[in-house]
Amino acid sequence: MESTPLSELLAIRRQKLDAIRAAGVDPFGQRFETDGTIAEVRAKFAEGAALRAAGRITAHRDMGKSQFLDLSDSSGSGNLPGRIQIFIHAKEIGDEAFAIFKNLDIGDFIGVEGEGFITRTGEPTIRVKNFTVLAKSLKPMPDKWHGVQDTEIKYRQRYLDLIANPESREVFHKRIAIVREIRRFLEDRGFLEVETPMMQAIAGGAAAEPFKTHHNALGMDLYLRIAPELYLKRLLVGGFPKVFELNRNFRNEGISRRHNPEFTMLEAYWAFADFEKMADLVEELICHLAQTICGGLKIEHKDAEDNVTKTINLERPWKRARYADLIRSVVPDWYELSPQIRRERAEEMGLDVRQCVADFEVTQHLFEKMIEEKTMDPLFVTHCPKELVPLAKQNAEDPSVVDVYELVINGQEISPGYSELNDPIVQRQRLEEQSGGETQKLDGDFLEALEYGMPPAGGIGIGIDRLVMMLTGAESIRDVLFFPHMKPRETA
RNA sequence: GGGUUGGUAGCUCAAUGGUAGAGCAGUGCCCUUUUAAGGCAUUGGUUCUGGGUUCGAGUCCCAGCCAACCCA
Repeated sequence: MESTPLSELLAIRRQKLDAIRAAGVDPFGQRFETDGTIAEVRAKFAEGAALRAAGRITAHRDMGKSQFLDLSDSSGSGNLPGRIQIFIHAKEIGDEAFAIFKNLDIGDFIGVEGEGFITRTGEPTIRVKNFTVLAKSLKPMPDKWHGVQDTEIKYRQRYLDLIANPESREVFHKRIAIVREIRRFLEDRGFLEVETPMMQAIAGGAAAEPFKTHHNALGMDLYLRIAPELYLKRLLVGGFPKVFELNRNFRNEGISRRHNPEFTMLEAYWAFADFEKMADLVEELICHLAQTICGGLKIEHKDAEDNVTKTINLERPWKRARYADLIRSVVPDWYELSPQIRRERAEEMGLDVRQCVADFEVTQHLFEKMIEEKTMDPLFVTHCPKELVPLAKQNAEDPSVVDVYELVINGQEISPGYSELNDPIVQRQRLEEQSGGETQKLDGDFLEALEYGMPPAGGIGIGIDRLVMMLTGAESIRDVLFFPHMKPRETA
């Protein structure tokens, strides 16, 4: 159903499509055997070698009888780009094929077979003997030099961003490598990857607004999980000593530079360990990722002009400091002040604490603004107030704090780690306090599981999106998600 | 939710309230080793949408949509 006439550019591409069909060639081809991805073809490249490659035409340099084109895919890395030059000449492919070739455009997928040679300018090139049309592109590609600049197009039509912007491809290749390397790291240490429910009758394990859905056959509402924690702990009860889950969580809250409604979280639990052992594990893991994927422990973030805007130093050992000591480093007598005076002092420092109801929230706001946001290099904040963390063990000497760390890097909370609370009676009390009497939010099945005995354990979470931001220098979570959430738009 | 900025050709961007332009892409011609190829010529516009002010609006005003950033 096309009521409006196609623009001239689209009409010309349709005409070429028809011309290819009229010549008896299917413009949307079939299986094509290649010598691998284009990076792999480049690795095999030798003068005189027979080569087969397939990819998208990304550049065309028309020299009259000699035609040079670039064939690309996203396989490139380092000194083996996902791009190879091909040379097409009527004498090599014949007049009939050359007439088909005239109907190709930048953006089309083709397969070629030919022979390797080096041009006068030293470029490895395939001298094409035969080519096959694999997919005609009916829409023009983005600007070859500037790529896609429009953030809306980058996010809504990520494929165009990936085609046109190598720096975006690089970020996503790093993300893929980070996730793969995390799995390998944990599996090497005996952790088992498990899958637990994403649809839960009670959305527990964190304090966040869940997405609601409905199961028709059961006639009941369900929630998309905000955390897998309570199910992973059931596995500790079930006797699995080392488990992890690396998958999506969903939170029905604001969208920002640092928040997407669905985000990827790693949670890992280690029976008989504690939060300090987990901190060591996380420190080792993140340094391993930086060294294997980012080339070292100094991570540079750059702006659009390639100027270094900040440097994050991951050199070990990472600093560890108690929450209360950090607060005292900002306001030495903070803990001697009354709640009312604390509010006043916070406001004097330019903080807006109107949203903070309880006293501990005022302190937490001070922490976030004056410490967390200013911390670039890794800092384990330990012994946080117990009100902030209802699922962790209270400290033996000071029951007002819990045996936890919050790892802050790049001004953001990257990873929490706990000595997990395994006393079912205390756990019930703490959850009841947190729910403020809304007992329907209590996960009774989880509490029952604890009553059968959960081993003391260390647990961690790592926000994978924020970790990738830190390691790749992305300033927005949207730059590390293939398809960040966007409001729907009328489509053509 | 509040504030700021932006939305112009397929893409990247211009345009004191006074005839909507450039580069790339496209089209045509020239060129047998180019690589942001080059040269000559040329096509292409509901200026996000809807109102308003004005002799005249891409530009000013109002409302809306979408996006980015900041704040909560």
